[in-house]
Amino acid sequence: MPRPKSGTTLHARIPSGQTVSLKSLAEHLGLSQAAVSLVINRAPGAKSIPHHTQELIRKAARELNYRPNHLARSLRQQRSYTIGVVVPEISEGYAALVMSGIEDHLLQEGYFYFVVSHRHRDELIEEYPLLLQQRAVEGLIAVDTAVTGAAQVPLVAVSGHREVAGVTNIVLDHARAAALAMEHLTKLGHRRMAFIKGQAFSSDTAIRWESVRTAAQGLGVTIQDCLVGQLEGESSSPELGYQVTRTLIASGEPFTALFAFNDISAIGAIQALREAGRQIPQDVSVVGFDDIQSAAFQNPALTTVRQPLREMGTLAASTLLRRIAAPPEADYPREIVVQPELICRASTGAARDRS
Amino acid sequence: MPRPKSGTTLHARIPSGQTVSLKSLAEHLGLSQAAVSLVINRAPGAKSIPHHTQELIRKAARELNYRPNHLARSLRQQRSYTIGVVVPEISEGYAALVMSGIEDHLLQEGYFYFVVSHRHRDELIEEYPLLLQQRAVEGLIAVDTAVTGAAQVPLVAVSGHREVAGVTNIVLDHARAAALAMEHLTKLGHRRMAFIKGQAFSSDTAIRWESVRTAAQGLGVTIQDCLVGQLEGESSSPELGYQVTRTLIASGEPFTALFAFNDISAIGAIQALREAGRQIPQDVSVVGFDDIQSAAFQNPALTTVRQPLREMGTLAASTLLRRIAAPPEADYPREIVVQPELICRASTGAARDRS
DNA sequence: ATAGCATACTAAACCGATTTATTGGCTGTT
DNA sequence: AACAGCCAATAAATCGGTTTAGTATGCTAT
Repeated sequence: MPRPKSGTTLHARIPSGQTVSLKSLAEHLGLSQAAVSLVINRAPGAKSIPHHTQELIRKAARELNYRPNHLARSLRQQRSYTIGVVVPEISEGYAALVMSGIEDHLLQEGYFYFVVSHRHRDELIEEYPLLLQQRAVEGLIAVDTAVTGAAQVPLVAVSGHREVAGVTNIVLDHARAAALAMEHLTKLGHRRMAFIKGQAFSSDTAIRWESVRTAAQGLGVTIQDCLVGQLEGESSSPELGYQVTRTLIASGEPFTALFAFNDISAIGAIQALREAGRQIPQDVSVVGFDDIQSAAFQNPALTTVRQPLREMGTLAASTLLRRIAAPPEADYPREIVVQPELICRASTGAARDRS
Repeated sequence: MPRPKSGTTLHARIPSGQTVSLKSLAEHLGLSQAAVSLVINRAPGAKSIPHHTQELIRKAARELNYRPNHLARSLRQQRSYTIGVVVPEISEGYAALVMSGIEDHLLQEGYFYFVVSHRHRDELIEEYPLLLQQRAVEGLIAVDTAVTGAAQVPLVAVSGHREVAGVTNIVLDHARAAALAMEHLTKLGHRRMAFIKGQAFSSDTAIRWESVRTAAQGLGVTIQDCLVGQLEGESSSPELGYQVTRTLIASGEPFTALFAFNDISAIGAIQALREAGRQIPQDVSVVGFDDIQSAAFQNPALTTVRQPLREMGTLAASTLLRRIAAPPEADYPREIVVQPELICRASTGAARDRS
């Protein structure tokens, strides 16, 4: 790391612990704050200031290591270059991947962001967007969260699924996602399938299940009620899928394939199936959802419907910034649909003759 | 969600899109900003204001839905109630777990935080702390990042391992962690062990490897150079561990146990071993590190050295807030050590007779 | 009558920038 | 000489709060 060049007369005077303000910098230069500000921001008003003086100002700013106070600037400009991100939890998998996409785009564009996680508590889902707006965020991104009230700022929801005024929804093409998985399984000869639905609080749960039912109907597959389980509980551990699958097995109803709500629950399901003496994929084929990083490294590697989570994050960020730049009354997209992809790995195989 | 009670005369006047400022609220009440501010903040100076007036002020604030601008308040008070968190990447596993611990404590205490990820790029590691300080953070937490310059604000490093003035390090007891794993393996009869070291940029790499060597020496185990691999590459996918393990196998040197740098690489290693026809744990025992959520749901379930990552996050946050509250010249802890725990699962077993 | 004191507030400075309107000096033109 | 026009900057308002010092009023005690 380069240390500041010493030997200048300026350097000796710097009380290193002090922060230099515009005022002190201007005083040091014998100029007004206005002049210094104009030059440093390369504002149009700096046109009238001669090159020579500009250089002097910039040199001093560099040497005194002047850094404008962002709070003051934000207050005056009514521009904070900050956005708020609301997630259910900072977990492995889903939210982390979306966030990393969001971050990628935002920091590139000079924005910073606050993260808050509500852990599915309604009062927090209501309160955090308000707190964030108090902190002058210019926009909000809600991940897998059903936002309640309209915000004063642009809002982009990733997998929000609510038609709310002022909200842009970024959603997966769930019909296609369900079709991809179901066609894959039926082509392999599966007819008796079990399903794991998502938790009631997850905003994808309803639409995805609807899509699965539609796809099943289209393929002439009938869904048995006793082969439909639902994840329950706040945590995002495979444990939930494990428990649900045990009850599915306990129902006694035979099945040769299982379509889980997500990879995490699929991993738990495989564990349960294995404990019950079923081999994957010889006895039961398992399909996950999301394609989280460890899906590929399960044993057997998990066949799954890939959701482009990172891309959904960057898409959310870029859409939000575009909306922020646009005039408030401008039109904006209500929905942006992204496409899933079936990733065939080793957890699915041809259905065996019914035993 | 309760809508604001209508029917009040006030309500009708509210232009719902407008934000109410202290000024407009004061005008509305026919009082000075000072009075309103004092009452709303329950400041000591409000003592002289009669109860009756206080109620009036609070009522109006509620009805007009007044929310103080946090920027303005921060600027004046020189208190932002904001901290900055620097992580290598928002990945699954490590950083996400630490962050969730940090968030837990911070939000409870009324602090918000910015997250930035530097992806191991040196210029970003240098620049982000400065940018965060420009944004008036009151403190910094660096996760698995070797901070370069001292900051103007308190700084807590999780797994930082650098003695830097002004920095509190939160570190695992690596000596004990290594001993736990090595004793476990030697008790199972393993002598010929392979190792996967961390990437050069990870701040845990050096100390952990040193600890392993010390532990090995203490147990009379000799480490073969050709059985020591090192993760390479930025990504945090199991792929890295997979590649390293293939070269370890290719060396031809026999081994009955493998101690990986983390769970992610252990998962990749298992994949590689399996492809080479080695069964886990019959042929090779594998020990991971961290105990990420999916470790328990590997097949076989992964034996691993648990790092209390979430707790390290909350500990970092609480330590930081304590340092922020203390006078700047106060003493502060240089290092806080947390204890690992060996989680025995199914990926380790007794060593077979040497083939 | 008036000093002393509590009550109920308010005026104004302040935080650290940005930004608009203005100024004083100088040159060149009619 | 008067005026315009440019140059090189500056004064002052502003963002939206917090906070200190102060003031006007009424009441009590001497």
